[in-house]
Amino acid sequence: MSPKPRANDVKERLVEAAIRLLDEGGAEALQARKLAAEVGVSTMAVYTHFGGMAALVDEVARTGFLRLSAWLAEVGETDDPVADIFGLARTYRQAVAEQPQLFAVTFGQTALGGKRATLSDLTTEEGREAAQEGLEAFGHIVRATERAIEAGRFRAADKYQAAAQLWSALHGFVTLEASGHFGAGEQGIDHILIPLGITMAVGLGDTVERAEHSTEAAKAAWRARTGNAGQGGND
Amino acid sequence: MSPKPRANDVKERLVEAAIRLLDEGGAEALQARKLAAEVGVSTMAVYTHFGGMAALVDEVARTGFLRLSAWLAEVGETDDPVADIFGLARTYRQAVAEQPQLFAVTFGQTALGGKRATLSDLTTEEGREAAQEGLEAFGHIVRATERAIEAGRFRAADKYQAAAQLWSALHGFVTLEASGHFGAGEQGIDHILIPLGITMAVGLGDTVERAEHSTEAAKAAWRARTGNAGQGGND
DNA sequence: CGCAATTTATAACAGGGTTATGAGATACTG
DNA sequence: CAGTATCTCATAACCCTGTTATAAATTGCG
Repeated sequence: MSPKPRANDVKERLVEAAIRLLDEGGAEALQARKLAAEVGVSTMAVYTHFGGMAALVDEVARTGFLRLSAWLAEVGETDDPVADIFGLARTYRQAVAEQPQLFAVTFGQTALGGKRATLSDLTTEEGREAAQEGLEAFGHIVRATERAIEAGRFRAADKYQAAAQLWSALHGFVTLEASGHFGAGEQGIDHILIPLGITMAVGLGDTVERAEHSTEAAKAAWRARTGNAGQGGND
Repeated sequence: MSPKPRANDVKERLVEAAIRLLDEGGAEALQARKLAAEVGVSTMAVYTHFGGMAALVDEVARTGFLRLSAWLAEVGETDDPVADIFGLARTYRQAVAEQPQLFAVTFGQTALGGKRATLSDLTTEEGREAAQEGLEAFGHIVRATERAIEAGRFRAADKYQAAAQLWSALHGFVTLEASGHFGAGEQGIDHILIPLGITMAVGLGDTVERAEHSTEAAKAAWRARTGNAGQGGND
């Protein structure tokens, strides 16, 4: 009933190789033949394990979401929920900055046209334990937002709506920055992302002073987590 | 020296047909052979006029930006700059909602990986008359932001930085909504976009009362410009 | 050990972008 | 007005990439 011949992990290696090809050569390097050669199998492996390139790319996109969620999970919680939100933002941005090709697929699949897990249930009614892949990342933002409301930093409001606002602002910044707007390097963080974070926090009920303080706390925590400068070191 | 044989507008018709195919059949319908058949020419036309499909797709992406700019230009200015910003937001969102496939290309080309006109000069220093395609749309937001600052609605600050924040929030919302998060139809506007607009305005210095008032003004102006309901009617 | 099920390599197929090639059409030149 | 350069375009082929038969190889189980 369950012969399961090879104990080889060809399926996983295909996804890993796909992400590698993606990072190195961009979307056009993600080809069945190159992929097979990279793993050392024939192109048939793509079809026995996934059914086609489309499904494999879907799996790559899903992997991107999972990695993002995993990174966000590492941020952890402090007694300053607003600083935690800023920490999530920096992490979200860092993930995309480090693997732009991967997240181009991850967001490109779901963005504009593709239909994925709708978040409508979450934003319109209560939680719904619909923790589908992509929503896990959103869940981290929701929980931090909830704590900010409980701490009196944000005006009492629907946590899902507030979190969706924060997610929109963050996702928009990250997307536009990755497009090359906002300039290269880290300047977008200081010039746009941090002011945007303060704007959002204040708009949601925080005071300017406390929001700015949380900004500094987040920056310090970031430096502690990563090496020293504001640079890399996530993986 | 300049024979210019055919006065035909094959080049323009190719772009128009490409957008039509895109809207009707999605990205995978955008093929050289289908395109040629649609226009009534051979595939060679793609190469004599563009050099290849890639350049044609670039032109399609550029056309999307131009249309977006044209729509934003129609919003006009009132004595309530914050309401004007909300009007720009509704228009930006409406454009993407009506032609998701087109703007998937427009943003997809520039988003995450592609390198286009960098906006860094605008946000880091002064204006720079670098009004490249994609930046025209941003220019509308900058001008409205400038008026909001002059009117005392927004705290005095760098208008480019403030506008970039607004653009991030707006672009993020539109992108995520188009992905299917935030639910279908118009509910995302009331549940997320309008609260997000108030959050941003308040965070930038406006009062809650005035921001909410501008929200209503923008909604009324929107109903006046479009038919009656919150639905279609842009093109 | 046989038998069923699965994986895999080989090779061919199909459909897309792209590229010679030459004919047709236009505007400048003499 | 004839000639010519130049551009446009249709045909047909080419190449690359995803995909699909087909059969061999491998594994688990009775």
